[in-house]
Amino acid sequence: MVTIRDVAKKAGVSVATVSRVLNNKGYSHEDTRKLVNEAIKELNYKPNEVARSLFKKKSRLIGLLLPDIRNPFFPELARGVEDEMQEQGLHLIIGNADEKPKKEIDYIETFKQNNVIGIISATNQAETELYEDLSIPVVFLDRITNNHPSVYADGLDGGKKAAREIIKRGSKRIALLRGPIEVRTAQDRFKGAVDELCNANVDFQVITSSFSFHDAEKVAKTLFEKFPETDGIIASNDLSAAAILHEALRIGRSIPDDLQIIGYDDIPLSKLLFPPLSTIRQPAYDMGREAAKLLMKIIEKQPLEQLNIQMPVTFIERQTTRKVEKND
Amino acid sequence: MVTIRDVAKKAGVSVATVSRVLNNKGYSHEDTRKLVNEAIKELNYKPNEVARSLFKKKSRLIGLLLPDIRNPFFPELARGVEDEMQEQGLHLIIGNADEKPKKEIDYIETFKQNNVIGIISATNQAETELYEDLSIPVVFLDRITNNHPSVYADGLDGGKKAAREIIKRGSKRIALLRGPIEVRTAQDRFKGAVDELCNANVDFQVITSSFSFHDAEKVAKTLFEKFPETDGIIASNDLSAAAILHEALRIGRSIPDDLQIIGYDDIPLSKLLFPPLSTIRQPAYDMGREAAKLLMKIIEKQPLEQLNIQMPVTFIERQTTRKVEKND
DNA sequence: CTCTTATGTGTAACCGGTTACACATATAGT
DNA sequence: ACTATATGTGTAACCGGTTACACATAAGAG
Repeated sequence: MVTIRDVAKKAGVSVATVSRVLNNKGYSHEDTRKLVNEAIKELNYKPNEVARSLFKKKSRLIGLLLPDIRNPFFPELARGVEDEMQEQGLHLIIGNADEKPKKEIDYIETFKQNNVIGIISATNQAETELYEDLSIPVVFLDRITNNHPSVYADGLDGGKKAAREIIKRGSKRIALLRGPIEVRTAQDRFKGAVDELCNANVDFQVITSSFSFHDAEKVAKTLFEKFPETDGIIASNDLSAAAILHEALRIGRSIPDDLQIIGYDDIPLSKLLFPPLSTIRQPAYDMGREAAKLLMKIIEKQPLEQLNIQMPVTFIERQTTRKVEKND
Repeated sequence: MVTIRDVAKKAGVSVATVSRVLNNKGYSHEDTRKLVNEAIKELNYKPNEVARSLFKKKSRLIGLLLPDIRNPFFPELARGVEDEMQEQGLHLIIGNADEKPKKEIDYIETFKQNNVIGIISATNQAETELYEDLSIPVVFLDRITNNHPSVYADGLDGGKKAAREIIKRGSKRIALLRGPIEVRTAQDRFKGAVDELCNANVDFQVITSSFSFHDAEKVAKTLFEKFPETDGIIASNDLSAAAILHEALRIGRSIPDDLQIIGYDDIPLSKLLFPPLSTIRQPAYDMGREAAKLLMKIIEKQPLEQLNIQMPVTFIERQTTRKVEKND
């Protein structure tokens, strides 16, 4: 392994000089710089991040904690975070907590032990305790907290939009899927939808479910058994929506004529479903980027205009909802 | 930050003793161990991985490089790798190369600089050059190489199975999707399918496409325009299959009566499509675990029974293929 | 009772960077 | 000519672990 001392010897200078050239810090003579850079190139020297990190107590790594890497929404967040970080010369340790608190704790510890410079957490635990007395900056992503920096989409509005759009298109007996209670964003979209539904002349049912694949299928089955007269479904995310769409078609419901479905998230696969899924789009990629930017600001101790960044959601009209009737 | 010296002071011993107790190495007296462990607990001491890594030139991190985190096949691999590693007390740096060689190079560098103890690479570059003179053990995953350890599924057999099953079920004019040429596993399944198709009394078309979402949609459109008489499609992966299924339904083809489709991978969403997608299953999670095990063996310099582990693939019969006619 | 071996512990060097500080020289200001 | 300041470089301490080695004591062998 080539070390800074090898470079120093080759260039005929001290390690301090090499370090200064390397980091553009302090003074260094033009000629020396050239000498050092040549030596670096010739030896193909790459500084050891670990040594650097040990002294500075700061690595160039960011910890990103996801609740469930299988849900396509999260990889999309990750891409946003990663692209932004890459531009800053930083890299990601992605941890998958698999919705298990133990794994989350483990990863936070790993992050600390490896001197990550900041953490972005998208897990779905209600408590932020784990993060309370961390000396590392943390940004919560797709998660709402009062006293911590966070980036999330406007769940209240999302829920409202979903309800409004499905009502506007004529559903009268609506099933509203409620995501896990501990996930605040899920509750927001739920509340938003409830608000709208209450104000409208429609009946509705609430069904609680988790966000996982497995649960989605079960819920879909029971939904149609218990509430066969349902003519509109507001799903808690696209995964459940896919499962419901699947089950609805299986039992011969006609979509969207007989039953409308609105998803939530707009994962890449949603438009490949048939019929393509109408959904409330969360700008996952951009949320990732924003979270990364926010974290960078905190790390660099720049003043923050806002601690919490709320991103807009949009209704993506595809074909699990009917065309709205023109009445103008 | 609590350091080993703090612990030593509190326990009234030297740092060497603390280190020995910590790692169960060398001798240490029962009483001393108790003392040290108490001090550790009281101070809530966690060893600094970075310092450890600097001296040992080995971290407890594994680098996992994925070509495209959005393709659900890869997160599934990642889960397998992660679960196995977790049991070994190791952690993952997941890098998303986004199919870009530059990112791949970058990540390999990051992995090196952070003293990862091993690398698992699932990228789709043909050349293994980048990995040639790395001093770090590398295992290739979902990738076939001759002179490097690797774990992959039996593409040849997968292709054959797909062809055989679709032929058995009566398709006569088959479109065969060929994945990216540089991806060896894609070529294998392609070749396997070609083999079978040639031996059968059917016509077939070859169409080349990438593995990405975007491409999948385009290919689906052109496929039906150029070859409207197609009555069976062997897709290069489930993503393309989903896109094709979608397009087929859009233009009013009846699945599976009029047109059969077989996917490849069996990603979690495949069974949520409608009709649920018949596909060739690659045991992604298990592949991940095997790759992790193999890497561990190499790291621990255990003898390897085999350098390359080939995993079996299975045909998952769902409903984009017809029931096979009983003729017994 | 002495010699060997096993057990237990501390000192200090080391890993590969960074940086405070000392020192030397050049340049500018008065 | 004489400071004051800017520029350029080297020495060595430091980050927080690990471990080779020295040393001390206890136990076992003959």
